[in-house]
Amino acid sequence: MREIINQVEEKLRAGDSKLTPRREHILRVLLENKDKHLSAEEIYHLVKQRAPDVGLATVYRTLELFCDFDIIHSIDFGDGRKRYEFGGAQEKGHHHHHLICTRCGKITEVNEDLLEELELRVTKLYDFTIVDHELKFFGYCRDCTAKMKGEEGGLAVP
Amino acid sequence: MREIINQVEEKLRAGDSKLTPRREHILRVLLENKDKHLSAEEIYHLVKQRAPDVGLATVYRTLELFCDFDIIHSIDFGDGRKRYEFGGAQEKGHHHHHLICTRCGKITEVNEDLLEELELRVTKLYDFTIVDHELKFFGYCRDCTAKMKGEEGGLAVP
DNA sequence: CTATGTGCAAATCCTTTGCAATCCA
DNA sequence: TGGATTGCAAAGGATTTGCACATAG
Repeated sequence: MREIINQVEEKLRAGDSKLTPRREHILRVLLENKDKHLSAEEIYHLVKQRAPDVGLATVYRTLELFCDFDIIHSIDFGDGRKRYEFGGAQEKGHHHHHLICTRCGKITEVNEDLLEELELRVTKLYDFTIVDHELKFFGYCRDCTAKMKGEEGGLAVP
Repeated sequence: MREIINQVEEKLRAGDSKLTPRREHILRVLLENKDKHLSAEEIYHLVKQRAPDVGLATVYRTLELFCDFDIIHSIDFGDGRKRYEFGGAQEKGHHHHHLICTRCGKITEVNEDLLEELELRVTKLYDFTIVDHELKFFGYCRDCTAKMKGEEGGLAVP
């Protein structure tokens, strides 16, 4: 933890920015919730517990800063707000995918990539230089699949 | 074209909705711009050329309706607005991916799926019932890759 | 001292909603 | 006629911005 924070501090300093106390709080919240896919608002509330006078704008500005420095990256699960994950988009090997249950909203991470073949193909066929990718599966998680079996013969159409 | 419109009309009628003149205009714009990934606002302007008194709200409501009926589906390229493609999300075999150039914004479609293996794996390992997926590659298109080679030794960091 | 960071409130952008008018079966 | 559809304006929610103050090197 300490170590990661120091790395971030260095990274920021290299770009003429500082890891201020406010920003460190935000970073810590992100680090302590690596698995949570927090939104800006959620981060704001968590930070507020430690630094009650922080402003929402600062959270947004800091998140943007961290994204620019490739310290975090944002994902969009289609619910109208961005969510943030620690780890840069460009970092080699960080890739994982997301399973999004459209019934209960649960997000599960898939820690396999398996996209090399496809990437190779895209690179060749389209002359496209791939920097990052984002793969989301929409459907029903285990629990919801089970529950739905119990409700069989339900409603049709919208 | 005519045929597709009829199919849509039927689909809607089956769900107690109608293909009103307004909605047909919107549908036509979508059909005539299959490859364009239009936003609601863009659709609105195109429809306005034919039916000047259409309202933006109607466009939004119609798009939502079409999505509900799986006539179209929306995609999010991360630019803060939804975009719409003709064709339902659940339709078997419609799947294609998108290449998003983060320099010039160009969107290219990749008409290969190649995700079966991964889907199978996800289904088994996570007990997740996959209904749809969305895969986006971010990077640089051919033109931008070329242009960037000419600007070598450019600026670093943000 | 000067640049950077920050809180607050106002502004923006996309999208949704309330409501009265309109349309069509 | 009565429920569905629509336009307009207002509301909403997430994010950004302007500005004056605070802070740090």
